[in-house]
Amino acid sequence: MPTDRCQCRIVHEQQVEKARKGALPPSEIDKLAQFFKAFADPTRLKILQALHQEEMCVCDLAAFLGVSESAVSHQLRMLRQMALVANRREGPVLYYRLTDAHISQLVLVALEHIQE
Amino acid sequence: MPTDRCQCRIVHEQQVEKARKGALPPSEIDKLAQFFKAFADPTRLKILQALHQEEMCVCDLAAFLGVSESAVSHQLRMLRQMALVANRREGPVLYYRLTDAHISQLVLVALEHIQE
DNA sequence: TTAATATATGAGCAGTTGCTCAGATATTAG
DNA sequence: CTAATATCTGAGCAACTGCTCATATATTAA
Repeated sequence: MPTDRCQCRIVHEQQVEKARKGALPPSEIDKLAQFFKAFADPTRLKILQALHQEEMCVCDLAAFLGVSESAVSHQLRMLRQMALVANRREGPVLYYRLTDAHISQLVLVALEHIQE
Repeated sequence: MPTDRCQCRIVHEQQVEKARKGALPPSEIDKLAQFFKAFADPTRLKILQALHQEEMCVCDLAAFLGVSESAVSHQLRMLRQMALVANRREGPVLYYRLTDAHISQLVLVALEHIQE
């Protein structure tokens, strides 16, 4: 048993119970955390913000971000797996876009918050 | 020079330029990423969601989450530093609350998204 | 077919993160 | 004062992350 585990006799049961009742199911929490993780990195955030304006190829994104194409590609894979971006092939070039325009709504809400 | 750096001659200058113009300043991007990071962990997400309903002490949060008080305290420190939560002392007990009720708006927007 | 381009991918590594443990601090009771 | 409770904090560690490098795949041109 951990030494720092709560030993108070009054663990306000009502409040804990209320929190339990209002809690989201664990699977939803994990999905949400995963979702937010996509926005929790400067590189990915820049990618998402750039794609909000216009579709771009890997090459252009790399130039825009000033990082290697490999790095961009790895991040795009993650964003693809989370279904936040999709691509379209034109010859050898893959153009990426946001799958959902209202993804950027989230960025806007957050932006409002930090600018207060 | 990295071996995987873009060697295409046509780095669509217009699109890159457009992305550059529309980009948020780096400091804003970093702040945003930092902000999203607070939501990108299941434990913190549960804390934020619980506090949205009602203020709680560290002890109760630990009981609710099923983790050590130390772990909760560490996370609360981070959330405090990001000004997402604040506390109120009542004797030896610290009650934590969200600093801004519309923090949970962000969670709701995200929730809508993942449930589509 | 071969060569060139554009992108993807796996391994590996340094930096970060979220926890535990041990101990420190703050408040209250006696 | 001492003891007990509630919380905080630093160190350390395993797991995770975001990158680089080397290589693989896909498409097109010759």
